[in-house]
Amino acid sequence: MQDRTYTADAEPGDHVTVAGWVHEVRDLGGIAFLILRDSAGRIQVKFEKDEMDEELVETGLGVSRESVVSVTGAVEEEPRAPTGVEVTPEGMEVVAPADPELPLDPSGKVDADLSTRLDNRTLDLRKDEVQAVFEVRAEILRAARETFRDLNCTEINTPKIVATGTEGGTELFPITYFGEEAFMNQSPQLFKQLIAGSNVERVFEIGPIFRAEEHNTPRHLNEATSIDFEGAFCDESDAMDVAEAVVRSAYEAVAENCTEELEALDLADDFEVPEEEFPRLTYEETIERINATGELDDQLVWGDDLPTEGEKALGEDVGSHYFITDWPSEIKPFYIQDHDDDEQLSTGFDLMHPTMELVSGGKREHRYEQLVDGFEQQGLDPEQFDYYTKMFRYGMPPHAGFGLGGERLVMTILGLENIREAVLFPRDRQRLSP
RNA sequence: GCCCGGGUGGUGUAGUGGCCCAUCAUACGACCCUGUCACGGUCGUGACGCGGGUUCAAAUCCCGCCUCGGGCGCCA
Repeated sequence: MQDRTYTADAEPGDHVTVAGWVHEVRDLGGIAFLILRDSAGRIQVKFEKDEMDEELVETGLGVSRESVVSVTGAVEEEPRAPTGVEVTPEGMEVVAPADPELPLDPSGKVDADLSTRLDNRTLDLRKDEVQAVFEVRAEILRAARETFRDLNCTEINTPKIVATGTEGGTELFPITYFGEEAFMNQSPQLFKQLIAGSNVERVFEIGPIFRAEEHNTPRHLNEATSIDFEGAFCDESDAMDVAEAVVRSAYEAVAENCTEELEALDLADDFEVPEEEFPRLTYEETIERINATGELDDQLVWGDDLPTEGEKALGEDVGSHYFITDWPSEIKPFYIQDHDDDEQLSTGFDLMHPTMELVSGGKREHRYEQLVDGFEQQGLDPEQFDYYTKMFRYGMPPHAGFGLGGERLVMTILGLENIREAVLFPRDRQRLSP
């Protein structure tokens, strides 16, 4: 349709063909208005019954909402029209009619449950505020890529069908691979390390991860997008700097390039880019501060993982993004290195949004002997991970990195209440289609 | 995995044993209306997730199933 004009580009004096969806028909009697919507916006088409071809009027007023139509006519300046211009049609074609009864209302007059919306995503995305989420998501991913590239990282893609998991076999989706047992990968962790250990040195990946946990919360998905970084000759502090830069650049990009989307989402007035540097709290300080809030029934002691309630209480207390560093070694995975001067303390860190965990990272164990010991301590068979561990015998530099939850980033930036809203076709405990 | 709460026209809801052959909005159908912009007006169509039970009487209470949402654990 090379002769098609976007609604936003129709100027007074033009003679155009506009094509899109019928948003609404308002029939006032002698005069009627059809609002046509496309990806660029909306335009009003005017039908005057006494002055126009009868068949044309019949087509215009007989069409159902959300049908796809193309309208050819003159664009005129019209202050009474919503956008200041109006099309007087000479011809109209119903390209694809829509059933009159819609499974949800794209004009937004009546709410729909999230599950109804997800079952009918195509119609749901016809709403400005829904489309805005995915425009913002695209911008966030673009900003992340650009930041990584500025930091001299190479984008990589690692396999999603794997022979072994990252941390064991409990939370993986099993599949059959030509008669052999295989799994959907839960993280690019091991692969990105192998590449950071080549002289590519600094890598990032934005790709899917799969987790078979049967959780049912507004912040978990079984298929999610992980934004991963791994850098040779980096320590945990360098990795934290990179994580902070990526998150900050996402906020900045949204503030700069998503003005319309923020308006559609009603966030334009109070959208803020984090200004202060993200504070870095040690695990020990963290549990002390959580205990001090008095929100928890039972006080946390050294070695406890942080309960959701504690994360939220601390988030309110801190009031911004923050890091938690120096976790007890025992609650971090085997590939995280311990501090040289205290083997009870790991170099692992989390980056927290006030409402939830966004990033998990750390300095990796690059010393072969310690790595193999770590496998054994976690009850894993190092032989199964031979493809991974053997590369640590051929010159593996110290390195560090992190994984950032892509949907959680989108969700926290936009204040979405459910992570499923940040994915077009979410996979969760009970949803496998569409 | 453990725990809690829901399922009522196409969509979103009201309803807590008889006032319910079920409320309201929107959508849909018909008619009226020449400047709407959530257009307005009149009339109309349309629903109690499935199966069993309790009761004179069930949308409402009980049991099972299906299904949706949430809390925790765990995590990104």
